[in-house]
Amino acid sequence: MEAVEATGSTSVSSNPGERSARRGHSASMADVARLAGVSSQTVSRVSNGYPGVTEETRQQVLAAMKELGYRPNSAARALKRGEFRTIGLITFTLSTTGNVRTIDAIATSAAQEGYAVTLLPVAVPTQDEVRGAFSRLGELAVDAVIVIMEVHLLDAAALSLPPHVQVVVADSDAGDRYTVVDTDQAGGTRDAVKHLLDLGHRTVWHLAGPEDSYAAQRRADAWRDTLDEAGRVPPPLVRGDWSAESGYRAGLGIADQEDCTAVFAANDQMALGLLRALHERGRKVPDDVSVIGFDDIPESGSFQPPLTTVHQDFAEVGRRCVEGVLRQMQQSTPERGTTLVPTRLVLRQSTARPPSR
Amino acid sequence: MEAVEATGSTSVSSNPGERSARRGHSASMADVARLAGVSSQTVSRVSNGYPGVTEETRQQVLAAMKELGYRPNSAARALKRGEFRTIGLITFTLSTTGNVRTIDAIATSAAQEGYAVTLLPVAVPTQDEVRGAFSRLGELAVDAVIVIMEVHLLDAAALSLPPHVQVVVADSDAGDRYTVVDTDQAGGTRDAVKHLLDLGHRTVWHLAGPEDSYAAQRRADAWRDTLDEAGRVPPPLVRGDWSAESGYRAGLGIADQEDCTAVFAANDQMALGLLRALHERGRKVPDDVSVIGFDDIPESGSFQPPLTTVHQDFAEVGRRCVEGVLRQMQQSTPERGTTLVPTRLVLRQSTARPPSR
DNA sequence: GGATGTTATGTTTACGTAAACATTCAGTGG
DNA sequence: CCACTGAATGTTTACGTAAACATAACATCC
Repeated sequence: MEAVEATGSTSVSSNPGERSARRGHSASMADVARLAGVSSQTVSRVSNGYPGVTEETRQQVLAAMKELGYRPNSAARALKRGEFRTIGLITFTLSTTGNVRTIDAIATSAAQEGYAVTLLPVAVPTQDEVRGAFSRLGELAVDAVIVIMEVHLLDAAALSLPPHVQVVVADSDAGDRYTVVDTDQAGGTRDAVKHLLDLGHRTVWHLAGPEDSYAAQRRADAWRDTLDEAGRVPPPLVRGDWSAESGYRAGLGIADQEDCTAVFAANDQMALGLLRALHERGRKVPDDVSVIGFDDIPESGSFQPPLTTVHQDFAEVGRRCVEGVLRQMQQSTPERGTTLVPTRLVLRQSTARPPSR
Repeated sequence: MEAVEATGSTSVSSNPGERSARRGHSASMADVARLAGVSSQTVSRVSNGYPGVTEETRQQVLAAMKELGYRPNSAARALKRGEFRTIGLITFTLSTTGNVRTIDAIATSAAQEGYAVTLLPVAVPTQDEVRGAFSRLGELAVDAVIVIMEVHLLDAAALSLPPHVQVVVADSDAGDRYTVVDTDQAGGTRDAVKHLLDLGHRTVWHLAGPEDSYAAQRRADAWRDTLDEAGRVPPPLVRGDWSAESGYRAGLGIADQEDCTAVFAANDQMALGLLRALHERGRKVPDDVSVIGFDDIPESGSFQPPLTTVHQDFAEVGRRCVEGVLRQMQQSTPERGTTLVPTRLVLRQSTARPPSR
């Protein structure tokens, strides 16, 4: 029965808010206006930094604000302005390497632009779940949406979006229907495979990600294309599920392939598992087998041996997502088209010339 | 010039919203009420599932809602009700292993309770930055705050929080001032160190996290205490910065210590670097040196060798954070005290009896 | 010196919702 | 059969803000 009373807080000594606020509700513009002896509109002007206020009046208002601990009520503001200055973020799980960093960048860029980011977790990656999330989102305080998700799950869902909410999709295709920002999967893959071919490997094996992943699909396609263009025969494709564990299991199989001298793993985690499998089977990396990854997770430099990999600029992806969403909001027209963020090959010690035999 | 027109969407065929909404603004209760031939209050009742509405009327209203694609305006709702049903989340970076998973769990639990989660990234971990974030937060649409952060950065900041906003702190101490949820750092450390001692190691080295980290500090303290209690002499403490790279550097030094047979690394990433350093220096794990980590990141089972480590239940931490915050909101009283989430020792292949010598 | 700006400020109103209060109407008991 | 109850519905109002529209005071120009 004393904790409820905590209104004045910092200014307890200097004659706090009186009955300014009824319960514990913070002071409103009207309260500030009363104390400063001006109209609430003037308070509004000061609050928003609008011109047409004497420096003197301004100071009085600011003083009153401070005295009462005034904070603009964002709900009222949003209601009046018709915008929330908030971006919704729809993902399955944050726990994928890329996602986190992208999200981090999104949150940071958004903050810089004065936008907040609201998380919209989707428990299970099914169309129904996604649709559910979207319709919940409809009544959510959100001006725009960034979706990090395979597009085929999105299709049905997007229909239930309120009309004025803009969308940007990361990590997917569908540039024909939405603004899409993605890492240049094909370019990165090409660099990786070419690097191995340039070293003298006859061909390159591929440890792919799960079939239902767009990124995995793209990387697999680009791998095959690059080999085709170079006139090499693609070995059978080996599948994992992104996890190090799956990389290990797949790696045990690959290790038995005598003729395999180079492997392109679709991500660093699987590369990690692969390294372990090769090590266990006595195939030396990079002397017997070269391994290259994708992502450049922070740990990859500490693998045994340090992993050559394709660096993804997740931060840039995040930034461009925000950029795209804000641009669409300004124009209040949806855009289409895909923005590709380039990758960079990071050379470490897991790739070398093939054994001379 | 065709993209702007996307209002009726799903119900294009069935005589859409007419001039119901002026521009592209979605329909309001008044619009629905008009169409259904009832008062807006009745619409409100249906919308909120309140009693006192005939099934017949209810159906009419629902039909009208569907027709117009009505979505409650959350800003107006928040303004009226005085709550946003949103929890703010303050962190530096999402990119720490633990943080992401905790945040994921927070978002999920919050969603289950009908709360949204708004991200509040703090660029640089300084008191000023944090204070800035808090005051921005003051005018943010947030009912409560979960802070994942060292408490010493929080101190000055919390003062600028609006009085009715409840706080829960994760991953820190300060149970005397806030509700705190944390992993049982001491318990996990104790288990790890005891496990090594039980195997027969004379003492255990510690590869600690950075000094400014509360978790690192706690783990280092518990390590020392456990050794003290067992009557063993703690070797000099070695510091890293959580990164695999720092673990590698520190590991090179540790590898030279002939008498070192067991190392407790404060996280799995550093353990990874340590493994690499030991490998390079020809010290076999676990034959020559046992290594144990902390966190149980998904990859740790694929290290060379698979890492014995202390599993943290980040999801549970997240869940309890939300629980705590909601409980405080209901009571509208802040609580104090710390909730510890237990850890679990995961035995893999990086620990063994010490070499017989 | 009066018409005309210009600047600082005040007043009214609307944003969409939901609580509080008002009304209507059908059924019930005395 | 009428006052009374209670359920269904309608009307009024307030939440806090800011745009739109006044007004007031004072400087400026011819």
